[in-house]
Amino acid sequence: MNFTKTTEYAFRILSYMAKDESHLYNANELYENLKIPFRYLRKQLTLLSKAGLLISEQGKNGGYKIAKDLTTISLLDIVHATGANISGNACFFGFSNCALAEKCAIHDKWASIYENVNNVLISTNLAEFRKITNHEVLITNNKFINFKKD
Amino acid sequence: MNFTKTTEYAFRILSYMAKDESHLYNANELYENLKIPFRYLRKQLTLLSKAGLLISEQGKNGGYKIAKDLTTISLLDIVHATGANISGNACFFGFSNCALAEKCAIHDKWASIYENVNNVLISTNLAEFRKITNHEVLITNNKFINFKKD
DNA sequence: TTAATATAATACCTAAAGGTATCATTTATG
DNA sequence: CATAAATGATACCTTTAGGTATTATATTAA
Repeated sequence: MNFTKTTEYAFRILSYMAKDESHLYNANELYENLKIPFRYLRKQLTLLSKAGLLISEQGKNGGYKIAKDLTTISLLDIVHATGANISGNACFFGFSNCALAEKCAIHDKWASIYENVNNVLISTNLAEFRKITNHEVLITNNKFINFKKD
Repeated sequence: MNFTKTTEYAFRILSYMAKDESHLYNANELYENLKIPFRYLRKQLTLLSKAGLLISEQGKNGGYKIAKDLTTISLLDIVHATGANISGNACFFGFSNCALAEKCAIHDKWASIYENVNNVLISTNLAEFRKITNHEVLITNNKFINFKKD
């Protein structure tokens, strides 16, 4: 179970865009509000578009909006879109036949955690984020504070 | 919440050594059984020694054993020893004042997961691993299959 | 029809994690 | 004492995630 920074960015982007699903957000606007390094943000936006989570409109006055009904996009979908692998029920310790007859010492405990995480990711969809007003971003320990625009 | 490969290795090493707490394990023996790249394994063993989780004996017939009573070493101790940061109750999305008045949409859900993980790590100590017989290691998708000894 | 402003594509750079190589040091034992 | 067999220290290499730079393409509107 490993959530990368890129996955966190994707969560941040989509939860922000869920505030107004019909609005066309451009990279500048997202950058101003989300403080994700500008060029990396742009790259992620095109990837999220390719993954089918966003629709992009090119050209002047272009931008992005969420591609589907908010209720149909779960956090797990976002995790998958960013390529992060929430690795099944593999043994926490890397022991091979743990899942079988002989379980490792914390196998059951860990399995329950995993299920817990999975449930939250599956059962939480973007519609829940419509109500959020708090999108202030903390920028501590980011070496790339001086990321700037084009 | 990010468990690195190095942390997994440390879990694997210590849970294996917990089978016989008085036995002095040398790097070769651990390597044969745990299939961790030999030189990296050795590096980790010295780090775990410096961290106070292992006692090392140098020279011929030297090796390592667990430094303290098994009941006093929790999985969280191991996580900390490997430098992995189980990052407190920071917002899952990186929003700044999430923990305060205005919570993000999954703050409570995530906090409960976090607490769950934390509880397991704190409440599980190495003594639980005495009973394990299953330490077969699966070596799939390891690019360094041909790691060899000195 | 051209300039401005947006995204797309692609190649490249950087930092950190993971892994390797080399040499030094310690200790048991012949 | 010399040698073998273990760990310690340190420097370096490789892979990958994260981030940057450049050029191309699409769209609007003066």
